[in-house]
Amino acid sequence: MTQVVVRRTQAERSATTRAAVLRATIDALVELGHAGTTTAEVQARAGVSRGALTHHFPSKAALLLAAMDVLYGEFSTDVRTAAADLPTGRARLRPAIALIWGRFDGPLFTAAMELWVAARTDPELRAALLPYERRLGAQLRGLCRDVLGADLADHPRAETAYQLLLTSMRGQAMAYVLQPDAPREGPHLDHWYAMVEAFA
Amino acid sequence: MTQVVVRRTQAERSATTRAAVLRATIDALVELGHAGTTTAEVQARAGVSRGALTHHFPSKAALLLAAMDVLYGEFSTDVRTAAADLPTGRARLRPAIALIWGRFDGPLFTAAMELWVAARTDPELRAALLPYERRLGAQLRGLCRDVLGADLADHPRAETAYQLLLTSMRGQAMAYVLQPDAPREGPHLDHWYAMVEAFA
DNA sequence: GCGAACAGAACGTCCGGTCTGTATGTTGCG
DNA sequence: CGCAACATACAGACCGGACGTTCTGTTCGC
Repeated sequence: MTQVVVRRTQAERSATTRAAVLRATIDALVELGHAGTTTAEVQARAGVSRGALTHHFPSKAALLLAAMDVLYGEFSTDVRTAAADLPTGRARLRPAIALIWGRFDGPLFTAAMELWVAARTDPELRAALLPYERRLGAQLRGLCRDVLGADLADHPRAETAYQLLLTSMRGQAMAYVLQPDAPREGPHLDHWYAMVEAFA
Repeated sequence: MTQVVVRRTQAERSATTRAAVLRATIDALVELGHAGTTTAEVQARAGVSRGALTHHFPSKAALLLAAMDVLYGEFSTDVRTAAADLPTGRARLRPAIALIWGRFDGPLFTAAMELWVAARTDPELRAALLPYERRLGAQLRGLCRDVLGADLADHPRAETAYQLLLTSMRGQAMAYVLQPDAPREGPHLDHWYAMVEAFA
């Protein structure tokens, strides 16, 4: 019965528990919503004590802001790496639309939406959320430009296609939120494809 | 100092307080969100006692369900009366789109969205919300059919236009939720108009 | 030893639900 | 018609639980 003492630096210890807590927070947001994401729930999911949680995040607001940071961070890396392996030319369009839709269809969007709605009536959260949302909007616009082709991006009607595409995807994602088990094989991709083609 | 005793029937008394409570509930949903809509807040806004509230709505769930009922009821009457005074022919299209957008741009949508998101992680609320949402969807589809013209409605690409229009409007309304004071004079109406025309 | 990482008890607040008591309509019976 | 019995509308105190925060004590790396 030799107790193996794993010796870790303070920075390592801090980083692991911090990451575990933030992961637990995001998971709780997805599964239980903003109302169900209590500090007790987070600490239970992360397997840390009350003291550990409050040590890293002195208030719940700090916790949510930090979670928001990693949330949008993951969004950004997803967006950046997404456009890497795509075909070129006209064949690019269809998988590209599916790829952008992938940014909206998943737990990350769900968690972000919970924070989004909560931020409406929480000034502190709202003030913190707006710049992130602005940055993400710019990134998505860049992704669309890359993905839909530069020729399309400079077309005057491209702005119409871009706005319609993103707002429609957000609206569709909202609809799916209430029906998490509904089949995702709807005709949306066809509709978006037809729309973008019509405006190209 | 003659005390004028306004003699009201039980039904009248019941109806007025019930209406006041439900109105206060919807207002609180809009101004404070689902989390801020506490029973104490509602009774304060409605100017009723705790007893009065619990007498009419034995649980908070019952209160929210009843509020949801009047909420979707107002939506429905709005939709029905909306299509009444519209021009005919081609001139119908532009004001029609603005009219449909009017269903999404306002406090009613905000309150419904709060319930919508809360319903995601609240099985009881979710079960109650789904049929309402289905009915509203059917009504909006009927409104679009009336408003975009029967010729358009039978066009095979009309389904695409319809889906894009409603999802895009929902997505745009979500974006405005975080910026309640932003100018509503964006180019969305032009985009939607162009899209519907392209698919007609 | 000194500070950071963590553990866990304790506290004050708020919220939803319940309970008892009172006033005001409504109804049935003579 | 008149009054008693009843039902409904409302008032407000009370309770148990949950939540976020604060506090004190302990371990561990430097």
